[in-house]
Amino acid sequence: MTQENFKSPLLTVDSVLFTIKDNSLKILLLKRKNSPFQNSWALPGGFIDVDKDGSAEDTACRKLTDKTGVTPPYLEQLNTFSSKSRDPRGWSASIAYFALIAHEETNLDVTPRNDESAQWVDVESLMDETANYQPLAFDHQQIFQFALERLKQKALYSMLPVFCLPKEFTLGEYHTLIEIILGKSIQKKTLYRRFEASNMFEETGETLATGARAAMLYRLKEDAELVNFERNLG
Amino acid sequence: MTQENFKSPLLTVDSVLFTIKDNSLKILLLKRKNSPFQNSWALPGGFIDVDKDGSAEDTACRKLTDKTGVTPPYLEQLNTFSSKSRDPRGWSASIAYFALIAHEETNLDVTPRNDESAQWVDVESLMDETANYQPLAFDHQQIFQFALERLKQKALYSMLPVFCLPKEFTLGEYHTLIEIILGKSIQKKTLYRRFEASNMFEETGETLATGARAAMLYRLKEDAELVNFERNLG
DNA sequence: CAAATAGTGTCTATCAGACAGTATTCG
DNA sequence: CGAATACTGTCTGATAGACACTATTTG
Repeated sequence: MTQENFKSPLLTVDSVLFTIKDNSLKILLLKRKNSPFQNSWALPGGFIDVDKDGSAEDTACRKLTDKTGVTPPYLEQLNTFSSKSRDPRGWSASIAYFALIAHEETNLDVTPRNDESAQWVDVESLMDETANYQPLAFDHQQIFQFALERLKQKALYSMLPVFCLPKEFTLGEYHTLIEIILGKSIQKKTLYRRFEASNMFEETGETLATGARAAMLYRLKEDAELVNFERNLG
Repeated sequence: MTQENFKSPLLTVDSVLFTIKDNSLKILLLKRKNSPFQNSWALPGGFIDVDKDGSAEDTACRKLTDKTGVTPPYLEQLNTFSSKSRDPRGWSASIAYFALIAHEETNLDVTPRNDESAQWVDVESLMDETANYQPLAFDHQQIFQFALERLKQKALYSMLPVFCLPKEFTLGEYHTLIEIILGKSIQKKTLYRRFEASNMFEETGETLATGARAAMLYRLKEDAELVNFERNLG
């Protein structure tokens, strides 16, 4: 029995790219130009190009770089969503990726597109069924929710969310970020302890003043490995 | 731009099915009957049948049920492995699943196949490069190692490994299982505390005697949900 | 009673949570 | 100096690790 006996499913790649902007968590959405789901908002992604892409991760990276102008500092595979009904064109599978970036590092701020084809969309507005709500294309709502759960889970036991922040950032910014992701308040002391224990960061020597006492700026160490902790936050 | 512009990658499903047998952790391997990798050992899996399978999980389940006679009590998606080079027939992706079962519940013990086409293979022997070692087909070694890491990780913070045990089991059996998976000794007390705290199990009323004092037998409660703990083991 | 296996009591170590205290900067 | 923001000291509470203790069964 060989693959010639089988109709081939469609295979695509989609990514959920998170950032923190204007004190809220957002993901990148694109307006679809083509059928199916023409003019609906959708996750960045598309078909694998077997000539260009060595792997599905290459496809994810290529699509994200196309849209943002930069390669996200964090990208991991999320899950593959497959079914006979998720795409009206037939049996299909989408290999979904989960990525983080600082919006300041992308070109989406400096060149806001006139046609509004790409937007950072507030995660809260996507969760709120009662809002002025347009459903996302395909099963992208489900993929987004899966990604959000993963981000929340990892925020409990790793330093991963720092990849939503720009290259230089303060402990206060990190604290705010974690509280936004988890949707509840977390003791500063707890985060500061973990931040130090991770040994992933170094002081830049610069400080950032926003009102009163200036906060120390930190950056990732060159050789930093992402640290996981043995316990979860509350 | 539509999918007609793209050559379609091959899409398969493969599963890593773990069990505990003869005091060691084993996975199910099948001897390939066809090219490529004819006569090599491989993970159970194959092409998606878009007529039979509603989703990739259906494919995984169908293949495992074919081989073992039963549906595994635990099945989750692991990761999708894709590249232009993992299959000599061309660009391919395999959606890999991770499953657990008690070998006693399968028909592989009662009807050992004469042709030796299906075998429980010791995980240690697969890790040991120096042993009389035949490489697995495709990138199945890599998939297996990914699955083993996941199992070890989940053993640290959840009760998941119980699905390697038969429907009725003792705390001693659970203790032995965890020590085999983690490859190190764990305090009985710690596991017993978690076992109780999980509230997932109930006494059967029966006991099992193997030498001296008889051990209480436990089974999963009907409505039991898999519990995750806030801290990792050692 | 000795040996073997099952299961418990209890102390310590670690780290998250709570929260008050000190430090720095601006007006 | 007071207000605002940044950061630290230190106590409490929860739970994993260590390990000695008790319980049950067989011979």
